[in-house]
Amino acid sequence: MSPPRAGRIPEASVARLPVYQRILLELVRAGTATVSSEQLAELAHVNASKVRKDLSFLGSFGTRGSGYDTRFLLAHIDRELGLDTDWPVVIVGIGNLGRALARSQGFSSRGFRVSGLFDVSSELVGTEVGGLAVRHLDHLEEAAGLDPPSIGVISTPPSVAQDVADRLVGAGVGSVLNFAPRVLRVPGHVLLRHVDLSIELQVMSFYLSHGDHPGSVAASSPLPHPVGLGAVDLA
Amino acid sequence: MSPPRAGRIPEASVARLPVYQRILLELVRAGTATVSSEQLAELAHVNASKVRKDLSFLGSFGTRGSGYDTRFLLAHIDRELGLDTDWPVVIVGIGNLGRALARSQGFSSRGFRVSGLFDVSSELVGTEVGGLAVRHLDHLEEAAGLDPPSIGVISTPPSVAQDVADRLVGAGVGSVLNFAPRVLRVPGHVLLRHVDLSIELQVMSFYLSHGDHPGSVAASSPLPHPVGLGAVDLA
DNA sequence: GTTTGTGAAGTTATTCACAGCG
DNA sequence: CGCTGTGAATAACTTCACAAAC
Repeated sequence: MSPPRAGRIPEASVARLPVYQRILLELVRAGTATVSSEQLAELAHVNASKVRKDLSFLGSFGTRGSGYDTRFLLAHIDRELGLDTDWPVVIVGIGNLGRALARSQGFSSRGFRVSGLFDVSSELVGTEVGGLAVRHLDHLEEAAGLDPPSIGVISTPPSVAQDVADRLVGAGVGSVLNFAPRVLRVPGHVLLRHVDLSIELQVMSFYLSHGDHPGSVAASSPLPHPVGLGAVDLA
Repeated sequence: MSPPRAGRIPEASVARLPVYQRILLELVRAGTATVSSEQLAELAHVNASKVRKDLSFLGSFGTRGSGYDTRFLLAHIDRELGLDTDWPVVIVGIGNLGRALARSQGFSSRGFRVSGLFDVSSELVGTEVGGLAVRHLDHLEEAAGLDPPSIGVISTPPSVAQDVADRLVGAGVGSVLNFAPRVLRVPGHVLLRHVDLSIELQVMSFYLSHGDHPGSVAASSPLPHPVGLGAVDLA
């Protein structure tokens, strides 16, 4: 049911795969046929051995002497990340952030089919965002029955985030991605991840305060265990 | 000029400080006077030794036998993170994400003073978002002269993100936080970090595909070196 | 000649386990 | 006793360096 090599891939590597994926997508679009680990490393702001090691976990897809076939490698990464699988995503909370996510290429252009948008505001319910109608949260369970979502995204105000999480779990969602600045609890079998839009800002603040920053980089959300928490207050 | 212990704190720890900060803020608000490493660990989805080790880098702020004084610890973390310092932030790109960030408690409630909002759309310029007028990007340099921003946030479409980064750097910004799905280049002295709103989704997809997820957690943007890339397409 | 793939070495981070303080 | 703070042990991750493949 799943691609070649399984959960043997180190978590740190898994977190970088989306980075390579994005870069390869850009390269393929630009018509670049092959890329070396050196080039890829420069674009990803990591070092070349790391790239090679990461990619080697997926198998041997490079050609010694010339590098990696961009299209071929991209296809394998997509497969490994499960981006060739249909993962219906529902978004609850259609404020500014919810709308940004709903419309985002990052979501829709990557196998993530946004299958439902929910809110409780009567001003929003019935409107369209990114070609999809916003429905009242009370229709969540019904909608989930017809088209069971794999992932529930929470972009509500923090005060209602836990309630929404409970309802998502109740509706059968197996994974929850929380953007609300609130610590959430879900049953053990549910995969919960939490993205905090202001953590990077705070980390920046730390390095600004201490003068000594660790070699500027393109940063984002890696680690699965040691992680952040909510932070942005969305509408 | 800077707090007690300097850049000696491991990067992984620094990335967790904002997590503790948020939890402590909630605890203080809730009137909880003390907290043990065990409790803090549970709330942060990490283990207790890690909490103790992380906090020990800041000094000895706990009381054996009873735990940590929430208010006291919070104050120290704030100081360590530089949250008691004025860091003027300008946001370029006032689409859905830009608006979410501009209005976010996460930004404004934490010492980050949003000092300017910029866009190029004539429909947006002149409007108010979160009590601040949106100005045309052409006024960036002028505004930066009057109130020099410490941090520039990019929430534009990817196509113009590099240009915006160049202008921010030109205007004297020392740190850039990029939310656009594009790899950016900045001069070596500028601290650049990149947040990708869809990386978590892709990591989730990986673990969904491979069945075997690594103990659900609250996730966010830790590592400084190994990092992510752009992803969400905002308006 | 170039660039991958990978053991081995080195580094950083996590967890253990317990002495020491309140 | 309870809970912190920390050295020592373990585990994870990164980087080196080079043989093998093209």
